[in-house]
Amino acid sequence: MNIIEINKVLSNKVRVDILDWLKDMESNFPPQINVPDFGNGVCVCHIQDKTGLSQSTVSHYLTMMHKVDLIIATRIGKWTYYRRNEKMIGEYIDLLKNSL
Amino acid sequence: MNIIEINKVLSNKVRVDILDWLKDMESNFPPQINVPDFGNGVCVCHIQDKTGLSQSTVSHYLTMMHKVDLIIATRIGKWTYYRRNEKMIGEYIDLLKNSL
DNA sequence: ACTACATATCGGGATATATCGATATAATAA
DNA sequence: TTATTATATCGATATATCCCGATATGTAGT
Repeated sequence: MNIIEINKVLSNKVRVDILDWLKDMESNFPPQINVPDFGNGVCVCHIQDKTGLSQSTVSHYLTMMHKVDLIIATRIGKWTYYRRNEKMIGEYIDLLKNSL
Repeated sequence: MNIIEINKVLSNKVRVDILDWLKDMESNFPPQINVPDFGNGVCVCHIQDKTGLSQSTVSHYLTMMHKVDLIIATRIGKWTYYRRNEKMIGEYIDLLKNSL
């Protein structure tokens, strides 16, 4: 885990917002396409709608967040579902608490 | 307190290192100039020496860190001494814990 | 006032990030 | 196979950050 790289990812309001929205997927996003519930996360298109940014930008943001393990990706059919990686987020906060 | 702005400041290894060095000023820096102890912090020149970066860059970094209240500045004579703002650092971690 | 020194600010070139539209890839449907 | 759809990647431009040297500001000593 690289704190500096995670901090870079968290230096953008939209990316922090996405992480926050994923805390309560049921209230922040419409019902899923193709899957019965939010067990695997939220698809990119719904996250895109909520941000108002372009598809490529949101995909890029999610890829960044995934690269530093803040979120988990699951591909089902045409869709990629993203959800929070609570273990990693917790470890990041603990490490920050100790190293800061 | 703006989490995004603080995260930007903490997206650079040198700035995070400075914050870390200031946790134990006695072991990380030579004796102070002009003041008997580290009560007011460490002067810019000693921080500059330890980073190996230019004076202007280090001054700029310290100003950034000061603007988001991660450190406290005290001017004594020609020198500016910087020390950690433990209250703010603690509040930042708490806010991060709740908002992330 | 003049000099010396510590720090802050300015201006700039190199590098990185933000964000878009266009294109590629991958999966499904017809 | 072809068309459609979801997502990822590419290429480009605008903006921001990194980091320097030069200059300005503030303080103290002579």
